[in-house]
Amino acid sequence: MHHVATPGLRERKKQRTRQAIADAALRLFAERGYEETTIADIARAADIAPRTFFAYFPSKEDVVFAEIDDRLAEVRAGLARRPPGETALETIRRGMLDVMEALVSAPGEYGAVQVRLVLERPALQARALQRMHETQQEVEERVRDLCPGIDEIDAVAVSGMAVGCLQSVLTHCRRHGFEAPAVRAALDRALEIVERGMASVPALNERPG
Amino acid sequence: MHHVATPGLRERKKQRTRQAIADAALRLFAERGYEETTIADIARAADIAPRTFFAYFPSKEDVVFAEIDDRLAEVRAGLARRPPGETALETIRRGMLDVMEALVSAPGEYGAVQVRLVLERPALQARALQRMHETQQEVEERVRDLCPGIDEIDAVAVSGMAVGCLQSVLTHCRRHGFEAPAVRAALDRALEIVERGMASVPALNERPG
DNA sequence: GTGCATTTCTGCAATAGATGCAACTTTGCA
DNA sequence: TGCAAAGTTGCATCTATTGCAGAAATGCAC
Repeated sequence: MHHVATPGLRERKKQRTRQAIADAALRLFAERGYEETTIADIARAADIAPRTFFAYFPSKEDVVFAEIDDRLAEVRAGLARRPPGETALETIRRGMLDVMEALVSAPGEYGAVQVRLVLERPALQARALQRMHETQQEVEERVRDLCPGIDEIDAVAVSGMAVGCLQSVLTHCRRHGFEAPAVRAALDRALEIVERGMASVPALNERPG
Repeated sequence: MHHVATPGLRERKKQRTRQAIADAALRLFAERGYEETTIADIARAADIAPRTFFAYFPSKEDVVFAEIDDRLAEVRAGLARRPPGETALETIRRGMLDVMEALVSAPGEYGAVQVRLVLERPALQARALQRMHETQQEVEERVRDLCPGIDEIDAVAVSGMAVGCLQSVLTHCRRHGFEAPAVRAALDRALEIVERGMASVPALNERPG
């Protein structure tokens, strides 16, 4: 029960391979396009057997989200640590902003490629939406944790509202090529509207005892 | 330019075939499961050639949404007709309720099957989310139409909020086996929260001149 | 009714993603 | 050093999906 301190050589090698696959894949996607790149191509570029690809990613589509998934995992961990005395509403706002930061800042070498692919391929867009939906589920759980006894539907509505708003604003910004600062400004404005709605749910605004 | 009055024999036959394929597919999905049913099976049951399947549906996944897509098309048409003097906010509320009705009332012979499949297969869930996203885009356009000059981000945020809320509440209700009346009650409650947020956007609440 | 133009349907072949399986290698640890 | 667990690989297979070209059906004009 001590995996954090020493990830272990095996684990580190695995991470490196995962990274190598993702890098090779994204590079090829950028060069020749998504459908034009086969699993075999990626495997060759990453120096693994084609069969091994599926030991690291469940599907070709998932490799596009490798980096994003890592970042979201960090956000998730951070969301679990709530400063004492924070209201649920504040925790949600912080979560929204963290997710946004994870998605728009320091996009890594292939950030632009990922965004373009997701905007252009419906299948990839669907996978991205699915990830947002998972995020919504987690926000919903967090809201339940923070506000024991909150009305069932209120928790669902509030998290759906917040994540739905985040998702539509982000998509809009990307589709119109907003830079990071403009995205932040847009989300600030959007959050104001969302919070007006959340203000009407008393349970969200109570200071924890 | 007159397709409404007389759909034409050809067109009607096409609709019947489409229906036959969808029925056969859903029946098989219910009987043996989704992955266990191949395109060849569906074609055999619908008495068409396997190749013809793809003339009617772009993919196996889409056949699950055949009925839902038809209903959403109707809603879309209805949404275009706005009673004079209605505010944008009212139009949106009406749209939300219409979409919900389309999705929960009179689900047809295989409604339960469709819901179960979507809840259980991640790939199908992704496609469902994609449809919701399309709906959001349309709501966004409608908002722009109804409120010329509305702030760009406001329009995006409001539509994303509303559709995101609808989507999460619907999913929650289905996952917990709510009956239609309970779903309506839940969405009413959720809409109240959303509307509190929308109330803070002046452009939405102006009566059209 | 006949003939033509258009649309639809079908069969064939090929591609590529995904999965199960079993053998083979590498790694972690005693 | 040697064993057990974990990771890789090759192979076979299945199935969705697409392009293509010919066959068949349909709508319309004459």
